[in-house]
Order: sequence, then C-alpha cells, then structure tokens
Amino acid sequence: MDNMQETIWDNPRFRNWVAVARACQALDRTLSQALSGLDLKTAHLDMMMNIHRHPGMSQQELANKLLVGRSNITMLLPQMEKRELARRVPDKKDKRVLRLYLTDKGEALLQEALKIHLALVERIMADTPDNECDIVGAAMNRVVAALNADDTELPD
Amino acid sequence: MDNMQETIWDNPRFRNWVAVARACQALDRTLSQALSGLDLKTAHLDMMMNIHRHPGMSQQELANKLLVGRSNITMLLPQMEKRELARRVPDKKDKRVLRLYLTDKGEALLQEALKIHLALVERIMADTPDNECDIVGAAMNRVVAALNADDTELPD
DNA sequence: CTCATTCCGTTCAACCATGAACAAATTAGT
DNA sequence: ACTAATTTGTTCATGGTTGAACGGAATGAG
Repeated sequence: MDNMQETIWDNPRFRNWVAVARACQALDRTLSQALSGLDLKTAHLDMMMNIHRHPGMSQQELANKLLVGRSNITMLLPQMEKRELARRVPDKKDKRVLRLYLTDKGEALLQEALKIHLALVERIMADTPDNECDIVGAAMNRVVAALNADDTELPD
Repeated sequence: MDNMQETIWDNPRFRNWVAVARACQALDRTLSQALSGLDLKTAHLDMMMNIHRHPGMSQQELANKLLVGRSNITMLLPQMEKRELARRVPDKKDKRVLRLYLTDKGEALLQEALKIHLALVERIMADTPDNECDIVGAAMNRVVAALNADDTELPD
C-alpha cells in the first residue's frame, strides 16, 4: 500500500493514448511500404486527398489542412506537376494565389492509392465492431476539436 | 439516386481512421510546442520513456520499440549523453552491445515532461468517458497486433 | 581451429521538413 | 492617392531521418 507506484503508466487515459500513437505510427510505416509500388509517399497522398476533396484550394489553405509549413507545399508540388498529377492555376482575381487541381491522371492514381489505403484500414479494424469504430472516430474528432480550440486562440 | 457517390469517404471505417490520424498529428505538434520549454523533442521523450521502462536495453531493442532505424538511435544518443540524461554502458558478456540507462537527471527531466504529456492527454480526452477511452485503447492495441503480425510474416 | 555467417553499433550521403528572410500583390488607414 | 501592414508563394540554410556500407564481435558448421 506504500507501494502505490503512482507511475504515469497506471493512468488508463495515458496508456490508451500511447496505444493510439503507436497504432498510428505503425500504420504509417506499413502504408508507406504499401504505396511504394505506386511510387507515392504518404505526404503526396495526403496532398492529393485534400486537393481532391477541395479542388481549387490555395497552397496556404492546403498547408493549414495538412498541418505543415507553406514551404513544404512549395517543395512537393513541382514533383507532382512533373508527373502530371496536379496543376497550379493562377487566380484571376488575386495574382498571388495559385489554385490547385488534380489532373485526370492524378485522380486515377489517387483512386489506386485509396484502394490500398482502404484495404489496410479495413484489415486493421477487422476485429473491431462498427459501433466501437464510431466511438473511436467520435473521440478522435473531439481531440482534434480540443486542439484546434488552442490554435484558434492565437489567430483571428 | 444515380448519384450514390460511393466515394471512399462514405466508408465509416475510413473516415474514422482519418480522424485518428489527424488527432495524432495534431497532438504531436502541440506536444512539441509544450516540450520546447524543457528543450526536449518528442523523439528524445520517446527514447527516455522506453529506457525508463526497460532499463539496460540495447540500442537495437530500443530502435525496434520505437519503430525507427538503428542509426537514428546512434545519432540521438550522444546529445542526451552530453546533457547527462542517459548513459551507455558496455555489456560485459557481449562486447558489441551498449546497455542504456537514464541518469538521475534524466529521470527527473522525464517526470517533468510526463507531467506535461499527461496534462495534455487528459485535456484532449476530457469529453470522452472512461469506458469509451478503454474501447479506443483496446481497438488500437488490436491494430498494433494486426500490423505486427504482418511484420513477422516477412522476417521469418 | 578456421572460415562463413550473423548481429551490434557507427558512419555517411541522400532525402525531407522546417522556419526565417524575401519579393510581389493586396488590403487598410489616413 | 500614398504609405504601412498583411498575405501568398518562393528560396535557402539548418537539422532530422533513413538506408546502405562498414568494422568489430559473437556464433555455428566443418
């Protein structure tokens, strides 16, 4: 009873979050390998997913969505343009911004990559019932909301 | 009605996993900022956490736990030794391996960092009841198990 | 014992990501 | 209209991460 370790790993919430972090990292590594056949990296896939869902977004908006620096987008995009997966179209109203679109080739490659990604997700979640999956998703959305609340303290 | 999009984002499991990935990434960024006051990076914290829980482990074992390359450990450790947070002790039996330990200073700093980490975890999980937290943790442990099963397919 | 093989840690070159500094375009204040 | 501040994208130097190649040490087969 003196020996109540009171170590942080006795805290269920901490242990549970460590599991989340480990699962994410493990999946990232496996996904990277699975995508190597398409000559795609996860960074590129994330970009393509966001451009697909929000066509015409600016590089700045994309950087915010991906939680990376603007310069990162600038470095990655030329590679995708050379492979003809994406286009940068100057905005008529505002000559500063470049609006992003996927080419048909880019959309096609994205679909291939998403098949791989989806198959992987379904496999790792195979032993988890649907309602528990939803609980996980809902909890994680609350996490994102809580962290965004912090960020929005700073900006406007 | 023709318009059943059948896009991948209609798949609940995929959406839910995307939420997990976004939550992880968001927390990593926030944690990095929170640790900057201690002049610690998440990579170092992960190392210290593992050495703390498994004193005397080799660099190889640590690399496996962290899912990083052996060279990564070699590059990070000297910095921690100079700060007197960790020690590398040659193994008597096997002159190849260096066994890792935290110094008292390292243990003390780890406790400070863990306080910050724990506070962050408890805050982002504040709106999630205990039983749902456990469901999340259990699901993520199954994910890790499923992915480890893959890895052990290759190495024989 | 000897030689091949395996394992541990290190080194090195290549690749990525980041943030500060910058030029051009836009907006706001006066 | 004119200046100051803000925003967008780019460049560049820096630091982190990786995988292949290496030398030293242990293991196993003959």
